[in-house]
Amino acid sequence: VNKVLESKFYSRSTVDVARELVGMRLVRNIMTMAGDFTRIAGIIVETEAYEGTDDPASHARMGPTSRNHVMFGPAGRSYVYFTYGNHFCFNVTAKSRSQLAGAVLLRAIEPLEGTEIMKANRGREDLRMLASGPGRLAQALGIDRKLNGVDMTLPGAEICIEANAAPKRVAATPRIGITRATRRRWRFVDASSRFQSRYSRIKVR
DNA sequence: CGCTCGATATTCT
DNA sequence: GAATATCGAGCGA
Repeated sequence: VNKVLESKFYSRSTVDVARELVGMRLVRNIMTMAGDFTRIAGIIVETEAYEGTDDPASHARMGPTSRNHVMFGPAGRSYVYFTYGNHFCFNVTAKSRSQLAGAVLLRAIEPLEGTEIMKANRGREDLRMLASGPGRLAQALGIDRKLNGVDMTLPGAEICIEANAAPKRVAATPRIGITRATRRRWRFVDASSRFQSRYSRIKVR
């Protein structure tokens, strides 16, 4: 049985947590229409770190607001926001004691459990089209505003992350889709995975 | 494979 | 008004 990541794991530098989350297993516990619990899960292959007022690309750069306040709270909570008028993005808060705010955006997973549910949620069959991007990932796992602020360190939480072995090679690149602080290489990917978001394939030589 | 473009709600200036 | 931590379709090579 894999161990659910606890508060201690998330209570460290946002960038360190983002790097180490690559390879871990993201788990969504849902109730089926029949009334029993089942899992949707996959291996995290792509993340990005967003800090607080020191990070010009972060939602938290201007201080706490109604949207971003979870980023300023305890580590290990879900931070879900709506963007581009169409998509939800899913993050987990992560920060050391000295940081004011921080969260890790989960950008892609390799589907492993509950793939039929993911296919239904996405309206697609191809495994590589299920959760290879932050908006796709949220849709595949049935994540919306209702999951904002969930404590992901509690056993049986609606969403949590389980420990798993790290991949061989984690590449660091600039974050995707931002216009500020583009020189910081705070995006982390399993370079050998086939399930990265489509804007982000690393050229492997 | 890669590029461009339109959609669309919320937040920011 | 403008920008946005995006996606999918449509196009050309």
